[in-house]
Amino acid sequence: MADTYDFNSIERKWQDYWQERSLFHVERREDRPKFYYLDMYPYPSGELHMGHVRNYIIGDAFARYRTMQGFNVLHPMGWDSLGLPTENAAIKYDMHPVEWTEQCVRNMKQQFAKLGISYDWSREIDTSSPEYYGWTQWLFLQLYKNDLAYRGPGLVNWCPDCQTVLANEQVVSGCCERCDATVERTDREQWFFRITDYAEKLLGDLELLDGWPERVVRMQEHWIGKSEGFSFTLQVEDHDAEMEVFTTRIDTVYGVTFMVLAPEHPLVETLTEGTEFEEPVREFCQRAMAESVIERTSEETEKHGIFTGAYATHPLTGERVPIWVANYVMMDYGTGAIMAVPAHDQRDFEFARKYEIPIIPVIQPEGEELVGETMNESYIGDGEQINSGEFSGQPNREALEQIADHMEAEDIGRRDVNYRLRDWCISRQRYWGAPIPVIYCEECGTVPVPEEDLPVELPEDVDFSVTGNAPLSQVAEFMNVECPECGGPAKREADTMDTFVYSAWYYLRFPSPHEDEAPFNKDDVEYWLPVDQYVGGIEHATGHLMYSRFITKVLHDLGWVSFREPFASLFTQGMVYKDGAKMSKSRGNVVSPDALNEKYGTDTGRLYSLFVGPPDQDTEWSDEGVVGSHRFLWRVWRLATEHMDAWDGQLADLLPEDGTEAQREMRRNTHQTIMKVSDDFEGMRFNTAIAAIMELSNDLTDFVGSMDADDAADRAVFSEGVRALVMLLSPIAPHICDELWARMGEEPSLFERDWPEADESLAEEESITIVVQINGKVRDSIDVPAGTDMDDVVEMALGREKVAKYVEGNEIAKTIKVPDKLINLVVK
RNA sequence: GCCGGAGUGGCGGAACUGGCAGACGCACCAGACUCAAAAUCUGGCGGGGCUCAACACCCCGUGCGGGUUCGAAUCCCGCCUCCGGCACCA
Repeated sequence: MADTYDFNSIERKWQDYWQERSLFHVERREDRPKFYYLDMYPYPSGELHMGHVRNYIIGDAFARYRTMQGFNVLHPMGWDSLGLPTENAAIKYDMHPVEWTEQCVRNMKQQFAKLGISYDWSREIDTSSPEYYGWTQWLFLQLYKNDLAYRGPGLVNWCPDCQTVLANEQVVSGCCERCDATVERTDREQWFFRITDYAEKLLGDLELLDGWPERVVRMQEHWIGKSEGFSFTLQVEDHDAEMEVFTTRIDTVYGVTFMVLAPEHPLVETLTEGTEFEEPVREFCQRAMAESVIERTSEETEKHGIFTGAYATHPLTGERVPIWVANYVMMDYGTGAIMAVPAHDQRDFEFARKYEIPIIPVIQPEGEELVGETMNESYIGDGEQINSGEFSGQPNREALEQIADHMEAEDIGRRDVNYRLRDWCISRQRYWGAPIPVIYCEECGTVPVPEEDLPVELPEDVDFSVTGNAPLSQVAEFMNVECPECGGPAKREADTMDTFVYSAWYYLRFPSPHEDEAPFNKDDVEYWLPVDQYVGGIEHATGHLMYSRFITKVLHDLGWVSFREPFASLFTQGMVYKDGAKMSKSRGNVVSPDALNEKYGTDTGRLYSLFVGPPDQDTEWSDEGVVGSHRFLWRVWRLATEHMDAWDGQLADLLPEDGTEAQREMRRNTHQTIMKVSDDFEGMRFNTAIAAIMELSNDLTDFVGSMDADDAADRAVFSEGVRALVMLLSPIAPHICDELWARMGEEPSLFERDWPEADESLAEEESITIVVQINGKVRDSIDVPAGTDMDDVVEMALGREKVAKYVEGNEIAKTIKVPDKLINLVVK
């Protein structure tokens, strides 16, 4: 009687074995190709559930596969422990973030160990350690010195609950992505990274990213939001002022009947000051600005505005154009001011109708005659240019170019490009972050902290309960310093950096995590980077992934790295649902890996997580399905242990040269499965790889049922299949496979063995089933030796009763022959 | 509105560039083993028709309506529904 599958002790045993032998530790080596596999690192949280864990299982299966294939695989893990998410969690559980982080990291490491994940822990990174964030401060200084970091006023997103500003990327449908509070817009001095300087490179280099999912590329493209058009300046009548506008439709410039400023626009005050319009306009603006971001940007929101009393001069016609303020113009896109062409823009149209402003069509659609007074909606299509002076009478697209040429020649404006992307606001008025390494001196102004004084350490004893002001500003010992330049009294910057700054370069730290002379060792980075496969959630499409690309490009331009893109290939895993909702602690539908381990072992959880569906698609977790995966491991266990064979010498010597039909078929299945599984692993199609492994297991069960236990050839054929099965399954369920491997008398660990190679000649089919169709409907099938001439197959088919039935009395109009697949007889 | 993705049995999902739809697994049904149950093993399992029944055979079937093709889950056109992203973007 075979032993039982005691998964708990087996898993403990092999985890110890791997750890004792430091199996997962990697170093640079030139004799193998490198492969850098990176999972997005987590921030410390109380409990991992299977929804999170699936990501790491995908990564582990793939990293193990690549290792067995002979790659030198870097597979590291770290903690995104510094920043708002951690601080909020710590506050919630009434702990200091240091304590919270320590506790979570301890827990999570243990969970990873129990899952059997092959991380090289000698490379562990903790962003809240001064060694790490000191180099993040160094990074800040590099950007500062190169004019890519600046402090300036800006309309920023303010979360009233988190009491801090948020980057645009952290605002989701007008709400804080972390706490869901409605975000407010305020004017505050903040630190920014000039990511907009890199808009063009970030956009252009998207085409280098073949290994990225289409939708992520599209999302970034849209986020950058390039639009090409024309910018020009108008003089304001009776004021020493001018206003600049941007348009994509300069061909409609003769149709301008009013101008609009955003309520926040600084010109609003200038134009109305001391006039009868001052009071009502100010009142209007205050009301408009009080509207939340959501109300303000919804298309349903009624457009409203007010006349400022001022006029601009049309640059081409010289006509007086009234200047309005309206809620539908946004300060943070373009110049915060627009030229309004009601005849050819729906928003302007609605506004003009409401306030009885003239509508002048300047583009005539073919076969129609637009009249401003009777139009029901704006016309945004192409047509013939009219009412446009010398440019009338030609197609508007041509007129557009000519008007642009003309205005450029007259020095009224220029062809211009506008981006939706905003500079990256990186300062936070919160405690748990890296202090921005800047000192304010009364004499010298803003002084960067000298590099040799880094890190600027975050003091631990700080009251960080939510206040709205940077908690560090309360800590005198921290704030008061000598100016590094003049030695006079000075104060530190009290704001800290955003979480996303640390994660924008962590992948560069893993190759040399203990480097203390530089942020990273250049040679190590050149060896390992770019990341060959990066895996994480789609929610980082426009945040973290954009920031990381930006930082890499900056470091490239400053000569620190040779590559322009950090992640060659990106894989976005799907989310796990249970009972119809996304698995999450707050919904109470989580499946804990610990409970699963206890009951079925981690190999079962790993197997099921990969079998449940394609890893890049969302999926529904089923507790019954887990049982099925567990049963399969039991079947494999019995199959291998009940017919255990240890070999003296080489298995290959015992395999039959030719063998019986059953033997040939078994070997064919074995080798076909190796091919199929290898191919599926390559595309991370673990679900179909597992299905193929299950089929091989079923085939082996059939084979062993009719095999002659005394026949050496039969036993060898069977053993070949079982050995292949165990090897193919090992990246997915490594513990049981190492145990079976060792029991078969082979040398563990499979992690160090070579991935099996298929013998293609053995995998080849001997006989093939040809489908016979009549008029495209399947009527029969014929087994023939592989490679049979299709004309012969047609002959055979015509001789068959089933086929003759349909052909008889009809004419065969056409015969379609697909070699080794099918024939289709078209009869009339 | 724009950009992605998806829609296939009771369920999760297969079907690589058009070629036997439903692999693999779950659930379910029947049988074997058992005093019994669990576990395990064997078989069945899209819908309908024909048939005493089985084998066989026939028809229908991949969100809906068209089309291309000898042949469509797959390609094209027009819709519907769901999910994700962006959105008064000038």
